[in-house]
Amino acid sequence: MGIKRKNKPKVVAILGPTASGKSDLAVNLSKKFDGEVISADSRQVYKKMDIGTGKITPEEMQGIPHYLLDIASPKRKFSVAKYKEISQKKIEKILKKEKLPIICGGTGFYITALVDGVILPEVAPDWKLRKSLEKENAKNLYEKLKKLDPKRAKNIEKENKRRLVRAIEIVTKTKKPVPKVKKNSPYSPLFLGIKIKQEDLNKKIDKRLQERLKIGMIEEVKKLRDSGVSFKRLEEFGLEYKWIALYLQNKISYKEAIERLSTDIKNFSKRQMRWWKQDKRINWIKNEKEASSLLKKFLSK
RNA sequence: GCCGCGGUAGCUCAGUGGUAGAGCGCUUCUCUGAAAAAGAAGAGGUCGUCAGUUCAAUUCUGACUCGCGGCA
Repeated sequence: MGIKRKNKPKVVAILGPTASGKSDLAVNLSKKFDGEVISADSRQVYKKMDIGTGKITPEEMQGIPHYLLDIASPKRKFSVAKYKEISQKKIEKILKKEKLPIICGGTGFYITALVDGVILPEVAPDWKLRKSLEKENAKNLYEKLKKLDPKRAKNIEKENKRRLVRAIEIVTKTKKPVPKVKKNSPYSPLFLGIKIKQEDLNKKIDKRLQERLKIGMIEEVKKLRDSGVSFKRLEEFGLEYKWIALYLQNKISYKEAIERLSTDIKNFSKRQMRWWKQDKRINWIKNEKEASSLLKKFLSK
């Protein structure tokens, strides 16, 4: 474009599937390169959801500051927009201290929204409106959207009620069609992706699941329920929270819960990888050494 | 040994005289304030084996075989 612009601040993004060792890598790189960690995990933002989300413990942080953990109540709904807003502010602070922001987490959408500066329509969720819209079937919602915003209707998934509802919500609130997705990244990012053979990852997942059960994962879900988080809400969190909630309600056996949970986590890990599959910017690394040398080069540029 | 029930997709099972479906799993894909969410597409079967009836059998009949339950 020929516009002269200032250098964008450098940030690092560590991504990869669950159980791949992202948190450890983030801490170690932080120690080496004077960084601070911004978590990018849609479940670790919630308080009291520790074991099931694999949240890093204070000891494991080894004195490295971590942000975007424990910032929301599990009773309330968090969102990408909130994530983006808060995490951007934290990054500003870290940069002011002349430290390196290291974004690390398993929620691809969050990382993309933050690092690529995805501009989302400024329409907060209207839960009343959503609830009433959700009563209608997908076909009706689609027809409705078609009338309101034919362009958006053209490339939306006809069967996806959640998306249809959101699109209608945006149009009715702004009285304008749904804007095209725009990105405006304020950063210059280095993407480090951890890739592990699915077979090996599956073993790790099962091992970790057993470990979590041992240290009180069931108890954690029970406590959440006792503190007023509904079973419905717990089921919506997915994975650990969903399957254990179903077990606690006696809807399924313990054995079934663990089996289904195991395959669900493995599926989830595949989905996480799929998010980044087409992204050519990602440096897929095998170990910390590779990560270190890439980062060193990146910072010296 | 006898009686009964069953053998259909990787698993659990529907189903029909004109060569088959579901759920789950598996593979692939989408992603505009719920993203561990929400949604889409696809690949899998010589319907236990052999024979009979029939224009036609996975479906009816018989034998065999394997599994489960009961009686001896």
